[in-house]
Amino acid sequence: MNQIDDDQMILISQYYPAGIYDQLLPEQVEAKPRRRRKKNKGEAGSSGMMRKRKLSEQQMNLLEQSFEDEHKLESERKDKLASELGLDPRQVAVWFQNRRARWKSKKMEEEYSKLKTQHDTTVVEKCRLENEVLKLKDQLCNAEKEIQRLTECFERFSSNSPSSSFSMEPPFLGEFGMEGLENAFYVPENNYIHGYDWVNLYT
DNA sequence: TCCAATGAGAAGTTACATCA
DNA sequence: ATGATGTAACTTCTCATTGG
Repeated sequence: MNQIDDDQMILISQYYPAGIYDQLLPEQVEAKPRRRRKKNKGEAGSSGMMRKRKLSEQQMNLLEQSFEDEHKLESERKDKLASELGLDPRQVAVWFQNRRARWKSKKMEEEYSKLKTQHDTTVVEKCRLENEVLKLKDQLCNAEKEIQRLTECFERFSSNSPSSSFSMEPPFLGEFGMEGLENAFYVPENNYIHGYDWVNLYT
């Protein structure tokens, strides 16, 4: 695989004067500019320079079927396929390499689109939750204002009252002649009552 | 155990065929 | 004619295996 064939030698010799290439160290060889492949036009049939040709539908079907069975191609299977298809084993190997590359790229695309859908759904849900948090904060703010208002109201009232034993505990209701209304102040857990509804509890 | 040779595969590139 | 697209064939690199 890593041998340098005649065509490559010709190309290399175009970049390096005679004898120089032989003296180069491996790392120097690696640093050479990327070689351009020779054009094929008009050279069909010459060894190693077969003109590119499309595979027949039958060849394609058999290759596809074989790829479905197994993406990897062992040496024996490659030779068998090649003789069945009337192709060079090298062509079969190349076809499998390219097919694997196409398969992988398609898989990646599918995976990307799946992740993108998941991401989009998550972003929408995040927005919804952020909105809900804003609404709840707003409700909390109103509730606090209402509590503040009622507290002030109550303090004004108590400062005018002659009794000094006033307390915020439910029993104080007795002092307003509201015995038995304790349950009216019961607020179920996790059940918010809007500010003005508090007012209704007193009326 | 080391090392060079070899083969296979992945990734990236090039060139050709085909089609709009 | 020409630009876009698909794909066969290629290059380069890496890794595993094998034999001396």
